[in-house]
Amino acid sequence: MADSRQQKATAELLKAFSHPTRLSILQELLAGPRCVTDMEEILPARQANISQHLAVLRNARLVDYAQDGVLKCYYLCRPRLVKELLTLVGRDEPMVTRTAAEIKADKKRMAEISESSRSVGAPAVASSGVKRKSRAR
Amino acid sequence: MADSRQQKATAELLKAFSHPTRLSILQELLAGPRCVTDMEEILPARQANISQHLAVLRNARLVDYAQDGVLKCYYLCRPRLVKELLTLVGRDEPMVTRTAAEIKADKKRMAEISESSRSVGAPAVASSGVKRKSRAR
DNA sequence: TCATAATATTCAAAAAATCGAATATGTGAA
DNA sequence: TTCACATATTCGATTTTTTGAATATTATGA
Repeated sequence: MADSRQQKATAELLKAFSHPTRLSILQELLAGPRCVTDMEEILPARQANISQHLAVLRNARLVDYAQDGVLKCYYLCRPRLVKELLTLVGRDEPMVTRTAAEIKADKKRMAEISESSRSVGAPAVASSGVKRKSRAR
Repeated sequence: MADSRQQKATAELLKAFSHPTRLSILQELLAGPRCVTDMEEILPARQANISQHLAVLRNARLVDYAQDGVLKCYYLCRPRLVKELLTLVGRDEPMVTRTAAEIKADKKRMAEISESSRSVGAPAVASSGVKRKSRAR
């Protein structure tokens, strides 16, 4: 299924993360609640702009706030998500390189597996090496 | 130091993820190498567009390809990153709500901690409740 | 060499994101 | 009330992203 609705929703969530200023805000909130003034002291952005980014984060349901007098104390709605996401993209995985030969062997292996376990799991491989119009090499 | 260079790089990486079509491509590649024709069969997008999105993913160093005859077999450069990121955003965390009272208590607690452990860790909290210009309530 | 299939690139238009400036809203203090 | 501060919203300009159409490129088999 891998719903396209789901992909759209996920893309929107990730888009909320995809801006340096918003990342900084999230990082900051990871340390605890902050009001907008706190953020203005730290971020190289004007008040209006920070407010705009906070609106984006609110729409994505990544942050919410509690009113405290004149201040609005922002906090993370889903701290774990934010923490783990930032951790994940922070550490970088060594990159993999694969040769054509490796891939061919891999595909063959996959094909054999899906052949032996007909219509059981591994649907993602079903279209591979099967429906090739012309040559599949 | 929470470098702003770092934030920019991270934002760019996440931006590569932030499109439904690209998410679908990554999801597909998670199951194994695929050539562009494979993807055309699955995705609701034209060849040129898929190629364009693949270019974005290549620039982000999320995918690379190995030439196999006429075909280009795309694969994930950093499969773990992709897998974990997609898993993470897939499962959704129950959302947290905090009251102003809670936050106030929290801030006070944080302030006390940073006070007792002067200049030891917890730098993220240093600016909180300290440098408020006027009223901090 | 030529034809063809697979894929990439270029270009222009449309849509979306970003930002600063100005202005509005809301809250507590006087 | 009125004022001042904290924050949000609106608007218009600029930049970036996205897309289809057309075209280019490359590898292979004939």
